[in-house]
Amino acid sequence: MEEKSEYKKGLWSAEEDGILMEYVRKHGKGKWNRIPKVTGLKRCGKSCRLRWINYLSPGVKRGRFSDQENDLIIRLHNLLGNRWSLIAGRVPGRTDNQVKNHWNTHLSKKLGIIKNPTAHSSQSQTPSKSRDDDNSHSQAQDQVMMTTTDALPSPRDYGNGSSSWFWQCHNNDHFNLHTPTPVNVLDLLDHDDHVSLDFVWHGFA
DNA sequence: AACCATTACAACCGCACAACT
DNA sequence: GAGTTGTGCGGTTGTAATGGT
Repeated sequence: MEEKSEYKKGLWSAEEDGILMEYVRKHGKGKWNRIPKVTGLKRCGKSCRLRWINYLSPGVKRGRFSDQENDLIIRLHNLLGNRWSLIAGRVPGRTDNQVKNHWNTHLSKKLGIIKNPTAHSSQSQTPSKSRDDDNSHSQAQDQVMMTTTDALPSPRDYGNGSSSWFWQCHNNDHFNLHTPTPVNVLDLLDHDDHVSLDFVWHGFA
C-alpha cells in the first residue's frame, strides 16, 4: 500500500537531461508518462514535461529579462492578470514558469505589489486573488492596477476559445479596480492570434 | 573564512479540462 | 455516459547562488 514513490525528485542532472533530450529527439514531445518506462529515467512524466518545456526546449531563452521584456510583461499582466501562460505566449522565448518567477521575484517588488499575507492559507481555491480590496494603494498601483479576478471565469473558460473573456480594468484614463468591464480577449488578438502590441504598449498609457 | 540572510530560479503539487477508451 | 489518461495551468516550495556582516 504505502508504496514509496519510484520517482526521483529535485534538481535534474546533466545525465537525466541527456536521456530526456534523446527521448524527445527520437519520439517527439508528448506521451510523457511513457518516458520512465521507455528510458528507465526515474522521473515521472509530469516532471519530464516540465523539464522539457521550461529548460530543455530549444526555443527557451535563458538569461536576464531585458527592459523591453519587463515592460511588456508588466503591461500584459495588467491586461491579463496572472494568466502566465498567456503572457508567456506573447513574450518570445520565455516560458510561463520563467515569467511567473520573474514577476514574483522582480517585477512585483519593483511595482510595490505585495502579496496579501493572509492569503497564504486560503489562496489555493482562489487563484489570482492577488489584490486587496481595501484602499491602501501604492503609487505603483495607481500606475499599474492589477486586475481583480474574483469575478473572473476560469482561465480555461477562455482558454478553449469558446468563451474568451477577461476583464478590462480601466475606466476612462485610469484603471478602475472595482468596476471591471468584461472584454472578449479575441477582440484584442490580431489575425495571427497575437495580442495587438499597439494595444498592449499604448492601450493603458 | 565562516556564518547567516536574501535573492533568483528550478521544480513540485493539486486541480481542471480535453481526448480517448 | 463513465472512467481513465494525458496535458496544461497557477500557486507554492525547495535549493543553489550571492551578498552582507
